[in-house]
Amino acid sequence: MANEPRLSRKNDPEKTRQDILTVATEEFTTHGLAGGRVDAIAAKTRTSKRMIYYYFGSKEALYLAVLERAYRKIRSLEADLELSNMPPELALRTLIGTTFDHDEANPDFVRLVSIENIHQAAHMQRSSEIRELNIPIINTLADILERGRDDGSFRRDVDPIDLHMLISAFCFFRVSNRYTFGTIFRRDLSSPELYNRHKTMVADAVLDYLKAQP
Amino acid sequence: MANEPRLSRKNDPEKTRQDILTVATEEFTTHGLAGGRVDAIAAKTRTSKRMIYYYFGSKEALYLAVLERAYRKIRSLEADLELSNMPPELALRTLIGTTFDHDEANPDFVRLVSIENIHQAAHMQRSSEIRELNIPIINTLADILERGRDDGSFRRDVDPIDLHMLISAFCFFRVSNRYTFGTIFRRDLSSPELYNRHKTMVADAVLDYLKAQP
DNA sequence: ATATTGACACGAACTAGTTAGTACATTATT
DNA sequence: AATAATGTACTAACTAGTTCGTGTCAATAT
Repeated sequence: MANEPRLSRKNDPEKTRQDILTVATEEFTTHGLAGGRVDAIAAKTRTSKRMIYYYFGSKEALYLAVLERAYRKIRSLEADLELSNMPPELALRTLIGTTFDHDEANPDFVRLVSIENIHQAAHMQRSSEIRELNIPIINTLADILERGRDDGSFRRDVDPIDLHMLISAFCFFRVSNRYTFGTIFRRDLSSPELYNRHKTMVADAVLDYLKAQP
Repeated sequence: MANEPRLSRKNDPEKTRQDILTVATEEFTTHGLAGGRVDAIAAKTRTSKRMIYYYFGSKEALYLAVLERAYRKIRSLEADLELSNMPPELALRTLIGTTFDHDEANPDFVRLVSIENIHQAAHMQRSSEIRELNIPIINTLADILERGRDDGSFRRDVDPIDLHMLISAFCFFRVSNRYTFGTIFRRDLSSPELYNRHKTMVADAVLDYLKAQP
């Protein structure tokens, strides 16, 4: 597949679109929406600025396309973990580990979400695709919580969205605030040592909380 | 030295500086560094754009001044809680409540920190004032942890900076990600109901974690 | 087989509006 | 008088978006 023998294939719209989106993602995640330069994106692309406007219409629309693509990617990754067969405690530990690793592995996504929050989620709200995004993790959590209460392993009665927030907050913060936190406390938050310690810590903290006597 | 303001006082550099900083804080926290407009700041100030450059030299320097002022403010608030006389568990609950309320009450600070992280803490690193900022909360936490281990109320051995991160992450995330999280899960994260529930939740989760058998 | 056509894909150079920063003059304070 | 503080009006550079033109491909006509 390395060499396409056909010389004549030059137009490749889908590839061009994806190329623009990839470059734009990097530009926006490193400079923000206002700080990102369309000319800089054009220069790093195999194509031209004209094409950016041809395919996406405006800088904001391009940013939104970047955001939607990022959310589409996480949604596709989130499904199929087969947690419903596991005992509740193991299922939850697995889910927390997955969330932790997801944020760790996708700093671009974390940064885009941070940028969206600075803009008060204005673009996300205008996107029906993202707004109607139904995060399946909530149903999974609700199921785990219910089973855990039923079999007596969880004694606390917690709202699944609150629980998701408790988990997400730590995993997200570790990545989103890596630079300021690292600077102030002189810590490299991307070191393997801290990765392991923190991953264990969130899981333990959440499980201890759910198991404790209210 | 507290002088009564002179009648003929018209030049008031310090007031002008503070006025500019206040307006600039609002501009940068709502639009980011690149998105914030010097002209917009000048228009909302009692003074002119000329004065912004007279006092601060450049847009970036103004932004840094805003950031430094924000950090100076939190440092001054952080001290004197007189936690060392309280029993460890109560001391920690008080400290967590204070952190929680601080982030809740200072969304501007939270937003500035988010913005700094998008810029990879570049400005903070150039500021010796912020870089050398020694967050006293770590010593307080270390003291509480030691006392808690000594009197047997805490069974886990936790690094104070890790603990600070665990606490901060939740308190910060609630504010920093208010918009995207609120949009996706259709929740108003600034409602009094959630304020109470979440404040109790972090404290319980952290305490349960420290008290649990490792 | 080859020419024609039209919709799509693409590029270089340009434009209109914006934005950070400045020159120069003026007023206030000591 | 000397210096600090301030206002007006500007400019040089930048930046989002556009104009106008060329190249590609496949279907149809000749």
